[in-house]
Amino acid sequence: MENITEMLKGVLEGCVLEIISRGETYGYEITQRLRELGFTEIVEGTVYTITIRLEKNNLVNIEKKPSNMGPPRKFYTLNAAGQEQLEIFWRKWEFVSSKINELKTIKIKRREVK
Amino acid sequence: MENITEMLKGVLEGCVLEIISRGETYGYEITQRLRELGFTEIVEGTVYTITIRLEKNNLVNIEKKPSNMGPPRKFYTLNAAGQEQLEIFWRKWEFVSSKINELKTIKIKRREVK
DNA sequence: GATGCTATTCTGCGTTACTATATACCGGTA
DNA sequence: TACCGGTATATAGTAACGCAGAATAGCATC
Repeated sequence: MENITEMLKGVLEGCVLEIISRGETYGYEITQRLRELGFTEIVEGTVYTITIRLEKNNLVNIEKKPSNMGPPRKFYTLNAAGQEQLEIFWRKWEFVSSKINELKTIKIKRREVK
Repeated sequence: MENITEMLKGVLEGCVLEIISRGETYGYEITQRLRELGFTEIVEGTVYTITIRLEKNNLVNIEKKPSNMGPPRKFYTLNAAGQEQLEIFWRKWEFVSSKINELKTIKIKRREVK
């Protein structure tokens, strides 16, 4: 899918929160999950800027663990604030996406009338 | 709805394209349509930056008409490029929103299993 | 020791929506 | 006349976000 960058603004962070909420995970793995989801163009750098932001905003707990696959991993889990932020995200998504779909539906209706 | 600014990035322009596609309209009226849709916080300035961008990218035709309600209005209609851009927007929206909803659905499934 | 995968970090960039303000036309009204 | 509110456009500056690109590092395998 061509250049969906702008449309991901404001939702990618929510996706990362959601993925972390499933159980502790780290940046590289989150990137892979997002690619599996279909956002195949996502690169590590993008995810790391998000996780660093989550750290800054105190939405996650962090634990560093060694790995036998490479350098140590930084595992993230959601704290209470992160959980709340995730719920807010889904509420916003419900609101915005329903409005956009309404606009789209009305469009179809109008076209049927034509 | 509290602070949906970031989530509107990349979709607001598409909404404006869609509204224009219904028939010629002008900035102030577009703002009102968006407010009616539910995006009540949208102000004129936001819409004007979008319409000016549409002009710059040659996606619209422009016609200035006098009004007896105030200063002259700049009426916009979509040209072929604008129509195409609108279709691209809806394709992107379908893609992104379906992926996000998939993530959400899986979430619910997992919770049911618990 | 070279290559490749895993894994994190950082800097700078471009795009976008928003804020705030200015300008202007018109009608009503005090 | 002067003022105000609604209609209407414009624009400079700001903040936030996702992304590109590069550097660094650990481990396995050849």
